[in-house]
Amino acid sequence: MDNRLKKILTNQNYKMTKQRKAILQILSESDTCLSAEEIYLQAKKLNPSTCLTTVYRTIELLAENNLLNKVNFGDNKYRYEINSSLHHHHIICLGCKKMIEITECPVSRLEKNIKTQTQFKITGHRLELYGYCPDCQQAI
Amino acid sequence: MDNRLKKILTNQNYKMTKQRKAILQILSESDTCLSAEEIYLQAKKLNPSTCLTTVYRTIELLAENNLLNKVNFGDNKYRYEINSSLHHHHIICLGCKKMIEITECPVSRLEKNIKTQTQFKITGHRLELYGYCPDCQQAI
DNA sequence: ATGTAAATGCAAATAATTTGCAAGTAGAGC
DNA sequence: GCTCTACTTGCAAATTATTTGCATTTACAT
Repeated sequence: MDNRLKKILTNQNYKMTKQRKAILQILSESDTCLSAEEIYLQAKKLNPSTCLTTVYRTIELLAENNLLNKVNFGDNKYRYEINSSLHHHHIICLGCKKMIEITECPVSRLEKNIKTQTQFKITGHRLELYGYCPDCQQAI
Repeated sequence: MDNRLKKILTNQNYKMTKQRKAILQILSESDTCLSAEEIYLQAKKLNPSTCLTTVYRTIELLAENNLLNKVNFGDNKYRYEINSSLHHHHIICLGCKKMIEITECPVSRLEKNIKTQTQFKITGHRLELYGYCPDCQQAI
């Protein structure tokens, strides 16, 4: 991942700074998606000079290069997750916001049908399941 | 739709005001999803006294009662659409933001598998296709 | 027609994200 | 290793969507 970004950075005359490294490490090691604020707080531990603005700018850089997804739960902010190169979806716990990857994808046949029906040029899709994880089911 | 809301309002001691009527009419007649600002501008034509605050409060009321969906395209604002009672998904044009309903849904078998694998209690899902509509394909 | 709880409009508050700018730094070339 | 320069950063201030407090208005049950 670090390498994927490094390659992209050098190709475009960008620099691998301490801040970018820290932010990237936080994102890579997280198994949930994180808000900008959360990334900021954790990255600051690795590199105290990291500021929130830089977090936002790094997020933008990663997103532009398709290395990061913006996820929205409807609570007026985004969360971000490293975009593994494999196509996948998520199941999201409405209690604790935990996300688990789903590798199975049932969409391709649908896409074919819809393409025929609508004449859209289809470029992608998003599929998320919602529910409660075993832990949060007990808490209810 | 008007009726669905009216029933809900009376059951809960809420009132059917001119503003709510106007906002509801705009939402019902729209075939895309609208931002709060767009709803506000259009509702003002039907009832000039309508203000943006009331739009937000009505949106909240509708959403709480499951009559409205909040949709997010990643551009830092929500768009809203009346929630038809039938389960469906959307294909969204990345050019003009037009949305078309899709009634076919390939998710149920996946849900069964994932439920077994993760022990989640699954409460719902969201599926959206992205692409370019015939008009926007030409414009590119 | 009246009383009252619910709804409204306005202005101000909040919260996430973005921007302008002066100062700092990575890394290519020597 | 040193220098140069374009790219980055941190800070503070701006912007944008959404929410809230409050005095006033209004729907509707009686």
